[in-house]
Amino acid sequence: MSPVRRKTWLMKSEPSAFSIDDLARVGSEPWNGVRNYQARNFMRQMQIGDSVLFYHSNCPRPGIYGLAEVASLAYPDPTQFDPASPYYDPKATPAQPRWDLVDVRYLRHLRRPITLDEIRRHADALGEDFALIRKGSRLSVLPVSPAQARLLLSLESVDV
DNA sequence: GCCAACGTTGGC
DNA sequence: GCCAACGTTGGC
Repeated sequence: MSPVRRKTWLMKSEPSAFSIDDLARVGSEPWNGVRNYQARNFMRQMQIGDSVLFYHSNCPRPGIYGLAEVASLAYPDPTQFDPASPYYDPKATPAQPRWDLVDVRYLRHLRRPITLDEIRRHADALGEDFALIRKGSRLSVLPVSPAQARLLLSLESVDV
């Protein structure tokens, strides 16, 4: 039997809406509000126990701030059915849901944030397929290869 | 199927 | 707050 290989993903959140501190407080959180098909399809590929790099976007120091893990398989995002929610989608019905989410569980904060600026300095090693720093990419859920994850996490122990 | 208009993302 | 880049919508 081949061992289960945990995949790594990067998930963006605006800290003013939901930060790594918020995740630490609640422990586990349904990752609602993703309304992009590519991001949704990545969540559908996730397995319980996969690693998540928690990225803060649209803030003074964008970057990776913590580690989390996937705590559920993908299931319909309930906010799509709620007319009072900003994520309401009138074209979605419980019989025919359009958007999924996964639960994400807090693991730990990084010793220090790995900033976007620092990540960019390793663009060559990370490669063309790393969507986070691909020009114009706004994908909020994206896969991270084992080599990319190793590199990113190794930066944590580099003192600055 | 084309494409202009619009809304959103997210760095700066 | 600005704006480049992108995805979606809808008229035709």
